[in-house]
Amino acid sequence: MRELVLYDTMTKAKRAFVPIDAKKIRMYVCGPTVYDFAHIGNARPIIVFDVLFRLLRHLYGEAHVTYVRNITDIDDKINARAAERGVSIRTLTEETAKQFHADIAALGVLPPTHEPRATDHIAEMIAMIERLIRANAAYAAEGHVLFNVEAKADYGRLARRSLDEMIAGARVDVAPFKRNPMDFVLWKPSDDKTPGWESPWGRGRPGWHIECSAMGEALLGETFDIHGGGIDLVFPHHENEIAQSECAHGGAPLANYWMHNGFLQVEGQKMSKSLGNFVTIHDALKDWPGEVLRFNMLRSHYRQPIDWTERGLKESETILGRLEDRASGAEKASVAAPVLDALLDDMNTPQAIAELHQEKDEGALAASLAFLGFASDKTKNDKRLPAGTDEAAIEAMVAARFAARKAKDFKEADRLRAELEAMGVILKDGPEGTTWELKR
RNA sequence: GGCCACGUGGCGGAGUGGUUACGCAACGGUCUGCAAAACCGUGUACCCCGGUUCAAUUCCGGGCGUGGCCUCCA
Repeated sequence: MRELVLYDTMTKAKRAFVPIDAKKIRMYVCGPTVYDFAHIGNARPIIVFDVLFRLLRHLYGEAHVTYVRNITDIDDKINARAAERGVSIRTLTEETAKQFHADIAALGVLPPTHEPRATDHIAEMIAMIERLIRANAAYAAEGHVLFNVEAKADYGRLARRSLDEMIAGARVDVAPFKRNPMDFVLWKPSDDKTPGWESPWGRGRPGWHIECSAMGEALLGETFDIHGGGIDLVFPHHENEIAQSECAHGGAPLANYWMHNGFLQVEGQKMSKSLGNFVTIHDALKDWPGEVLRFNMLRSHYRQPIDWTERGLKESETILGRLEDRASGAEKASVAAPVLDALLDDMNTPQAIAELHQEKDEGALAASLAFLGFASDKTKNDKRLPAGTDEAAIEAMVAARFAARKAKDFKEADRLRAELEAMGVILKDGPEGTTWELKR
């Protein structure tokens, strides 16, 4: 078997994956901020890193891979939404997290090993901030605590930007208490109406980046193998995570491999609420089986941009349906070697899918589909029947037509077929009888 | 303005310094009471302009286009 090769954003190159400890593979992926329905763009890293999680478990054994994906449940967008709705942030985040879990489960995503919530780790964040102050990498000013980017000689390395460039490019007014314009907030004060926690710097709340540093350290240690997320997180979030963690850890690297998935557009345009093309996972699941959404996502390489289109989804449904048809009923064998090889090459899922088409052995095909997270043949007839019909009624009509056809009453048979077609049901006559499925 | 990605046949989408990607759709055929499905067959692409090379879609430079990011807050 070939070795696993991953593209590392830090070095901008594919590198052989060498684990720190093959018995303890550790991966951290930035999870959602839970204040509203997750959209289809949020689903991309969830699905992409789910494939990586499955691959790592396959290579190193299920017991030897730890996958942490956090839930951000303290954030100013959360505060604003909770205040708007007049509920506590806990109520809002619990509700949203629950919805998130339901959505991604439908996408065939395995639960991560740990799913820490920021508010459960405030103490660790405060402790880390204190360490940063002691290490002269952070300072308190006017109720805030700021990270001093000058404490990190290679700040900007991940994003490949120098401090000078960033300062020159800054478009926003700089808070007067900052020592360097690029200094970022570790802790900020909360007024009486804003959620807050007691700290050495008064009642306040954490900045955005510190939670991932604190939770990563708590669950995975100072240095772990893989850190992942969307490419939009490279700067500032991951850059700042690195700065915080490495300064708190005496320079030990935060992660050995940095992986970022590409962005997603909808029908050729950027997804935004104002354009009205904002697709939530929840809404997409009303129109398509979760497996089709997953397949559509994996038809593009994770680092490539992806254009999310109706046409593409239809095509995905057709392709996946055919693959699952071929695999259905087969005893699962082992994952096809070419499929695995494609995944080992920086998770080349389009190549893996191409290999699926070439796979002649149905057992290997079934196993490969399952390995990629397509666990069933539920894609078709996903119980999304037209309003006012039910499965029993359709079955009865199908049977009636079959009888008519057998009696060579083709006129009646065609009439029934036309009627079924009007309901969106397509018939398939085979030697064993007639099967049906829903057309789209 | 700065930094960074991407641009492949009707569509989706890998990959490669010189050989068929693959799939969807389309078209032709087999099969079928008629269909659908399935199966067989057909198609020859790499944004533009230079450069390097015996040879570039594939390496280098420039251009154009699309997208992402550019401290807290937005």
